[in-house]
Amino acid sequence: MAVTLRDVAERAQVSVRTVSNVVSGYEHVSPQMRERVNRAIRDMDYRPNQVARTLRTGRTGMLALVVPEIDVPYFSELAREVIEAASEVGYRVMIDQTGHDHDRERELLLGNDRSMLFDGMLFSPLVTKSELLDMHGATPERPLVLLGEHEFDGRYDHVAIDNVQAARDAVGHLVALGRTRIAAIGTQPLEEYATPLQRTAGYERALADAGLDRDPRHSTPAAHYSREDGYAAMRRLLESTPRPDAVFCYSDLLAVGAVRAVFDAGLRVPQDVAVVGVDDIAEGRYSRPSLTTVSLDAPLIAREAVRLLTRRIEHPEAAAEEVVAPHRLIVRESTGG
Amino acid sequence: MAVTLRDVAERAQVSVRTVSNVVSGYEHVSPQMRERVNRAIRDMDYRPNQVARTLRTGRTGMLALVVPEIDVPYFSELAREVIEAASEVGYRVMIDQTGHDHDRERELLLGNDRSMLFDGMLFSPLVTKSELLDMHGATPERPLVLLGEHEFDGRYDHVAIDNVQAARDAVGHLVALGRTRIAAIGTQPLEEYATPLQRTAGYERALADAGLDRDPRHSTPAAHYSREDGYAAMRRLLESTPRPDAVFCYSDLLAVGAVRAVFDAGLRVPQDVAVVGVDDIAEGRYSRPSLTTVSLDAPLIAREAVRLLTRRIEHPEAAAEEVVAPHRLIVRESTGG
DNA sequence: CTACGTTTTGCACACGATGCAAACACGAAG
DNA sequence: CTTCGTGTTTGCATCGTGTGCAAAACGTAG
Repeated sequence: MAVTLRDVAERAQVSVRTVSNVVSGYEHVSPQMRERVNRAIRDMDYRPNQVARTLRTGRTGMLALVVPEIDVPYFSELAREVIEAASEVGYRVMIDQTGHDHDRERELLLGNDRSMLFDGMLFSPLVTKSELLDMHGATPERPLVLLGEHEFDGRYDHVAIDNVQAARDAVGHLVALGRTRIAAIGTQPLEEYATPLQRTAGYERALADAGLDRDPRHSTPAAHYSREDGYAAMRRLLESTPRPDAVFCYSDLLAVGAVRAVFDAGLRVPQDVAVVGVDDIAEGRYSRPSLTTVSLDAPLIAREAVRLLTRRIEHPEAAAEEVVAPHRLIVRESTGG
Repeated sequence: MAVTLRDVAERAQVSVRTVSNVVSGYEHVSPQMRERVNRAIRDMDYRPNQVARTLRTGRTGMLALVVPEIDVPYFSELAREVIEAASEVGYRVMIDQTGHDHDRERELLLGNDRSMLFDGMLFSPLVTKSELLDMHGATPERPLVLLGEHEFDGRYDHVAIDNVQAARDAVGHLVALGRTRIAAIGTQPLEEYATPLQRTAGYERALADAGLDRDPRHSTPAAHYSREDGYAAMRRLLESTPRPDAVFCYSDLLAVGAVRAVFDAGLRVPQDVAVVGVDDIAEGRYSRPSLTTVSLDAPLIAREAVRLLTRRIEHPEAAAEEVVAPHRLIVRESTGG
């Protein structure tokens, strides 16, 4: 059996209350008493039972991070930063995956509850239907911070990205290079997810700004933002005539797949097809060619997310806050940088 | 305040105990009573308090996964599989990072304790000093499963990799291609970690088997198994004479950096330098050239690790079990495949 | 010696659920 | 009609900590 407060008190010949006072740093404790208790604590290797403490105080010191898949580089890089940022303010992080499954997403959102083993949830949603959030989302009992979208009109704590502008920057760069047949990879075939909708809007806006026609066959769906989907999408694009001379991919992973498809078709990046992605994952810095991308500053997103969530936990009734994380275009070899 | 068992009991006009029986699926409950209680549960949206349950039962339903860095693809791919495997047997996973810091590693190992918010720990150690483990490691109070090494003589539950053989397979492949100046990237400069020592042993053994001389300048250290370190190490190797015509990298990430360095030096992979890695991360399947590697079967490692840990949690006194995960060489473009 | 402020203690209770064993109901067997 | 047994329901204690309150013990200054 583990050592308890009571055991320590017995050994140090003091009351349980005093031991508790020492452990929790109560100020009116004489130095010699503190020393005596601390010695007993060391001798017995006492460690407070986190579960009992949680039951009493209502705080677990744990945050939940929910992402589609942890092995997608953008999410694993984000997770790294979240764990570090949380650690700095005394929280640990449990991670769950939705696996692109709407039911699972709903289920996890439902499980965001102070009765669980975490104090609040960082949620990177696929489906951002407001009804779902309104039903099961943030209440004082369910601290929740949303990541990555940009359409919640101040009702939820939220670290957003200006997806429209990010897409415009990326496509604007391709335009500036003189490319005229600029395709997009990453629209969603059936469901209407916010991120791809916004990036599509930015893409179309940038084309319009440049006075370029939009060829509908150049807007290519990709279900999972994976290398596989990027590869398959690019193959389809390369079969279309006229062939695109540039591609805006909605994620770096799509771009990695697209680049590979271009070379497998006997063409070159950037000479025949320029490629730009979004996320600035480490992989894109060492790939050949290295990847031009829109960098999203994952460390900042993570820090802000943790800040918003801990604030929400401590002040359940505070007004919702929305942070828009900055982004910037990083030009590398895949567009001739 | 949240709805408790007591509230439900009051509403359903039964004892707290009966509600508990219904919730936990006790069999001797009459259908009408069950219905009555379930109705109250639905009406009040009751959800069991996981923390209180844990205090009473001693089970949190949470596992800890400790890795150096979660954004290293091998670990994020492993984490994905661990989370899935754990989920299948009713566990969730919290993740912590040691960040290559020995003190942090020791601290986390110390924190592996049933008083914490998890039931056991999956630990992927850098330092595998037996003394450390013997002091703070696995006891019935501290369920622990080690990942990735192969030198614990049956004292700990352990999912191992045959690192020596894996290295021999990789280097043997380079030998079979006719390469004669085969370098290695990934030895450890100062500390004596088990994994690199074993891979170095396999490397040297393979050279000896082939009757090739080992040039000490061709054994190149890399502190962190990162793309950066792989790049830097390869640059150093390319300056040596005679220049190596093949490189065995102790991780795919090192290999990615090494490949890039070869091309930046105006040479080609595999023509001038063949490159083989270890891990079989997704990145290597789409890189140019795609990466020959030793695949480690992360799903199997994860499943076995979770199986061992849950077994240890349920049977604290069981004999330690060691599983050796299989590996196989996958030949791709970086060695001419 | 008294008065007052500081430490320390004891006690009861709360947090929410569950293990244990006793109590209860009810039909069947004697 | 009692007894037994099976099946159902309940009361109580407990898991380990934290907290509020009141009182006791202690030390110091007046």
